[in-house]
Amino acid sequence: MEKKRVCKVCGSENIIYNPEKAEYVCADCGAVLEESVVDIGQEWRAFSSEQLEKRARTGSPIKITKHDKGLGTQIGKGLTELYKVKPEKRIQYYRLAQWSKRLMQAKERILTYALTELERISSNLKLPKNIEERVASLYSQLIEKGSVRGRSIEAIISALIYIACKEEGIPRTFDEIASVAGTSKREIGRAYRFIARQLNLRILPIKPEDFVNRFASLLNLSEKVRERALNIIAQGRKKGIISGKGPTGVAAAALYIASILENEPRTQKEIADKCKVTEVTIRNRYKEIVEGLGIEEIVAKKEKEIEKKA
DNA sequence: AAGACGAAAGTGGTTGA
DNA sequence: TCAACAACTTTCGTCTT
Repeated sequence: MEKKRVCKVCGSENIIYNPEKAEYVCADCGAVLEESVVDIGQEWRAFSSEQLEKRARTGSPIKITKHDKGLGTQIGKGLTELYKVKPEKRIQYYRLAQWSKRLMQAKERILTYALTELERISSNLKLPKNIEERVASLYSQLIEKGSVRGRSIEAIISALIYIACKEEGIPRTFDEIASVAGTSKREIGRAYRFIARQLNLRILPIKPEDFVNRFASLLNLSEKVRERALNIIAQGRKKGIISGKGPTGVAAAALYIASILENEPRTQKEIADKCKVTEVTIRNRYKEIVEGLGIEEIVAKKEKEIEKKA
């Protein structure tokens, strides 16, 4: 008998086994549940910017392009420093020290705010903790570079969440993030492109497969339907009918078809609502896939069977 | 009345000259 | 930088059960 597993992050009982990586994954939020799995992320959590600074044992790599080689220093921390300077230069030095202090305080405030914002969005979206850590780490990298000035913190954090989720293979859409982040999809998109350039991240397109787990769980569809949908997408890719299409639309349509084939039908509307795509898009993808794979008759037959039962 | 279908017009983003 | 373009959405009327 299989042990009942509950997600530690969101409490969902919807746990799937991923044989490829030999780990259990929550279908709702994507959290990895096995302790035996080696975690290559940081083992600490930053609750404040102070902790973030203290606990981070490494900074970002030193680059010549940085104004201060990445090793920021505050000028004149204590009074003792002041007396090392020639008397006639003291006033000037004092002013410099004040400026330096203010700059540090500003950085500090921003970091604290950014981290609470991150915490808020993350818990709203039920994201696993490793995502939060990754975002915090990326954000501090950006701060070091001094490249977040004059940009909305919400947008930057949102974009980092988008990036981290994508890296983990549990992507969220701009829309999903925007709905809880207090910024527009547009802003997040702009921040995303900017950050990708800053951090030299390669931008890979999202795979429809990555959405299948979450959508299937949202729709209360069984394991069978999930696998069937993945299969449909794989076949569709071979035929070259899904490239260039929106990944959420493809995932939604694949689940629609799979739900019919596995006798667990869902209406287009139901799927459209949960997957945040329109019925029209589902229909378009549905048509393309069914025709592309040459399974029109099989699907039509199944649909009739289902109607009879009803 | 509910669900599926698809035409037409509009939106936001990418691409290529 | 701008226009063409594909994907997707919104809206709405039609058909079927």
